[in-house]
Amino acid sequence: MEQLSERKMKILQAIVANYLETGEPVGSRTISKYTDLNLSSATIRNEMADLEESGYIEQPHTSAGRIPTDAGYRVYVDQLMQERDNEVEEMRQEREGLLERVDRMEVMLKQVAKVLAYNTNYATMITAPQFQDIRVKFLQLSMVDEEHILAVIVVDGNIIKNQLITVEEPLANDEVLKLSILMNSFLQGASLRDINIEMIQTMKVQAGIYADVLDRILNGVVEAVKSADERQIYTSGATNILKYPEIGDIEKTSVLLEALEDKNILNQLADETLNSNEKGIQVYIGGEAPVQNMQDLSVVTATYELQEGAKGTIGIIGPKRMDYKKVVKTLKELTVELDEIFNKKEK
Amino acid sequence: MEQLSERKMKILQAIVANYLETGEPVGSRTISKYTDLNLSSATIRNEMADLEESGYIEQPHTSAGRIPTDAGYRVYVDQLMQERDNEVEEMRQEREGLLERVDRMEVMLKQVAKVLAYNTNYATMITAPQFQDIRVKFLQLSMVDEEHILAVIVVDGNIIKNQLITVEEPLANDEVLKLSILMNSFLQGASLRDINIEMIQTMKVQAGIYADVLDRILNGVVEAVKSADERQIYTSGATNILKYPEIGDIEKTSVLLEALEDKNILNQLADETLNSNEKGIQVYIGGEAPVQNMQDLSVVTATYELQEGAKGTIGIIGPKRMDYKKVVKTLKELTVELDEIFNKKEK
DNA sequence: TATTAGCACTCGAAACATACGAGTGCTAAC
DNA sequence: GTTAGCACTCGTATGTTTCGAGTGCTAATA
Repeated sequence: MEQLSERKMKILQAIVANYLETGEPVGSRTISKYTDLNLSSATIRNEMADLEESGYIEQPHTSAGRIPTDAGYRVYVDQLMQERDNEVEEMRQEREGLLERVDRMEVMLKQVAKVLAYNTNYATMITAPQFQDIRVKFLQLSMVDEEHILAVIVVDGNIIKNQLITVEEPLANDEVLKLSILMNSFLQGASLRDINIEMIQTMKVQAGIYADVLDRILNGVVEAVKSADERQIYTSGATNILKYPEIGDIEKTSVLLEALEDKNILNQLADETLNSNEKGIQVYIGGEAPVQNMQDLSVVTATYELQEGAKGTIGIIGPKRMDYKKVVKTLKELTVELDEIFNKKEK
Repeated sequence: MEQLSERKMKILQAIVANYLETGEPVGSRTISKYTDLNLSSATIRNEMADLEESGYIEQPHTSAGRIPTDAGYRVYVDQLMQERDNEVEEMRQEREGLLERVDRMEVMLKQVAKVLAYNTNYATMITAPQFQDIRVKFLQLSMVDEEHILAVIVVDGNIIKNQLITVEEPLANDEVLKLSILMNSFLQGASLRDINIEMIQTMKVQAGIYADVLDRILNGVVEAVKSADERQIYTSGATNILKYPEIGDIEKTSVLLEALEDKNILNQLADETLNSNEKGIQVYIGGEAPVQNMQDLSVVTATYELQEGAKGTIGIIGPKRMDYKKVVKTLKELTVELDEIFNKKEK
């Protein structure tokens, strides 16, 4: 796709912008009036024919106006992003140490997804911030009753996991304390990778007759780390896509809604976003999306990052005819805000 | 609505059954062949006219077959339930102490919702088992680092909550232990109602200079109990309702899907189910549903109960033309199974 | 008296026909 | 290079016709 003349560019932008607004194919006359180019519709028609040949726009059928192709949207979005990059974003909202309790964060993220969906009228997803390589911070054991040991495991990001372990006979308090000290000395600061067979052996030997209990607690630790590693995804506003009639038949809609309900697909999307080299906002138009079933939609994703390196994703999913400008702006502001919220507590 | 003759009853049953299958209005000729009554279509027509007058069936338009009204479905379902009640249910599956960790239970309930939705092709919801009056079982404090006290609170149902409290200066280990013992002596076995201002005063006096810390821990306790009291609702298969074209226009569908996304509405539904005197399965047909926005759907709910008295709800939401027979059967089996799974651990 | 056969009638759905108009591409003039 | 003008296209909206499933009613039948 060759370089476009400035005039063609302007026309293309106008077509996309107009189509975003109305959802109807846009005709030459409309553009003639819409832009400040002062060109007649006939001239526009000629240019449009060129743009069509270059693959940026297309006609749904002869004698209809033009609509943008994926490539057309792409040009529009790229330009948009360039402009946006120059702007400086501000942060406003103030919140308090929401990371303190994991379920608090959960509530907040759900809320963010909901508000975002409501404000944009698109479907939204958000993932909880996640560490690359999660380490154990702290571990504590205590007898709850005669039969149960409670293991509390704190990992990176102050995520706290509990594990209840059933034992045949009660352990004395100081035994539990000893075990706790032993395990902490080995495990503090360790990631899953660090906990190898050798370390386990050594611990077991030192634990003596409690090797068995230790083993089961270790399982708890592994599970705690794993579950901290499990990506939490929250979605909202899936039904918003029903508002865009161009999605077409029920059949297609159904597939899309199912895709939104399917965490696996969203997971892929988050992976893709996090792994891509691009930082910040990414826009996937139609077939560009890295996942199946979203060919008829566009996805705009953003990455936010905690100071300690934990990353999360926000995504907005809507029709190709999406108000990219607004969405990109909103996401930029939001990521900044999230960074702020999460990092506040850590300072 | 007067008592129906046996023949009318049979015809009504046949109409409903047939309509459930096909989703099309059913005509007199169909019934004439469908039943073993050996009646001509003309006779059926007469009976149908009566049934229509009595309000059990209706015509979508002149010269169409009949479809059941809510009342018609009701007769069908009531009869169905009578039959079902006589049957004995069996339990099959075996699982292990899944209540041990709350998030395990979460995973399981989500899974149940998903499987149920997949198998029935309707939308499903399930709430986690909940205690009526939650009591504190156990409370534990420990210094995580110089600035943070970790409070672990275990409440009824082995639900474990953590609370991280920031303190200006570190407390010595034995101070923490003392505080822990003090609070446990007051709080063990206490429900929110028991923790009154007097008790708090007494505790504070005994806590001396740590009254402030104690106060903040108490907040954590309250939150823990409250969050254990918060009903968790999981849904799945909302998109299934798109499969039933009789729901009609996008507009209506949209409202329904939004209702399913709206936890408040589902909460009401769960409340209604749990509070009703009826035990076991309940069927709400169309307007009978205790919540708004579900006039065009039917809801079948079931209550399951843990030995300790915690109760949860399962709901299946689908078109009025639902395969009630299958749904009721499935739910019965499932509640028995859930009772089994949850209670196993407690024995 | 209850049942049934027969028939005229209704009305929605599907198939077909027509009209309208937005928008195009092309040509010729500016 | 730009524009005015015009014939042409084709999807949508609207109107018309046909078809048939199903009804209600009446009169004949068991």
